[in-house]
Amino acid sequence: MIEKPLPRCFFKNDAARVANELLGKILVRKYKNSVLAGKIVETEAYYGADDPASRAHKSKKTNLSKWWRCALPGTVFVYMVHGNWLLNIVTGKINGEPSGVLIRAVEPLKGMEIMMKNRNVKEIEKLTSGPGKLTSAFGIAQYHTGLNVSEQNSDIIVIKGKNENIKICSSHRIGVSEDLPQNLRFYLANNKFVSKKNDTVKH
DNA sequence: CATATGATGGACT
DNA sequence: GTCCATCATATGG
Repeated sequence: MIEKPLPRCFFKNDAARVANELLGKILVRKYKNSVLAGKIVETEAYYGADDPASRAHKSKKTNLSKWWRCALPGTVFVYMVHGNWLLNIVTGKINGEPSGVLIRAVEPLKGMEIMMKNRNVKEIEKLTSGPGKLTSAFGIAQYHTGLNVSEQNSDIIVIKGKNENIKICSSHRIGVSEDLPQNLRFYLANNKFVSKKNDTVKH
C-alpha cells in the first residue's frame, strides 16, 4: 500500500518555496507491477514569461505558457532538452504568471534493480544523480505530462518523507545561459546524489 | 525538408 | 577541465 500523496495545496505556493519544501520528500513512480521510489535531494524553481531561463519566457513562441497558466498545481510536465526528459511540477502563480519546480536529482530508495536495468549502469550513485538520469531510471517520459502528483491514482506521486534534520544549500541554476539574480537551485548538503555542488551557499 | 537550439550526460585528457 | 552525441521542438525555405 502506498502512502497518501501530498495535497494539492502543498504545490500552490511560490516555486522557490515549494522547491525548498520538496527536498526530503519521496517521489513515487508506479511502474508496471512494481513501485520505484526516491528521496528528492535537488530541485530548481522556474518562472514564466519574465524568467529568461524558462521554456515559457515571453521570447519563446511556444504554447507552453498558455498550457501552464491553465494547469493546476501539482500537474506534471515533462520536457525534452539535449536528448533527456526533465521532470517538472507546476506550482502557484505569481502575478498571474505560472511557476514550477524542476526535480533535478533523487536518492534511490526502492526498486533499484529496475532502475539499474532502465539506466544500464550498476553504480547506485549514477542511477538518479541528474535530471535526465532520474527520468530514465524511473521510466518517466512525455506521456506523463498532465498527471497530477497529488492524486492517489496517478502513476507519479510525491509523499512526505521521514522526519529528519535536513540541511539545505542553494546556488544559481545549472546549465542556463541567462539566470535570474537570485539563487533558485536548492539541494541537500552532503548528499552524494546531488548532480553538482559548485557555487555552494549554505543557509 | 534543413537546420539551430538546449533546464544534459558521458567519454575523454 | 574539454568535447560531442543526443532528439524533441521551433522556425525558415
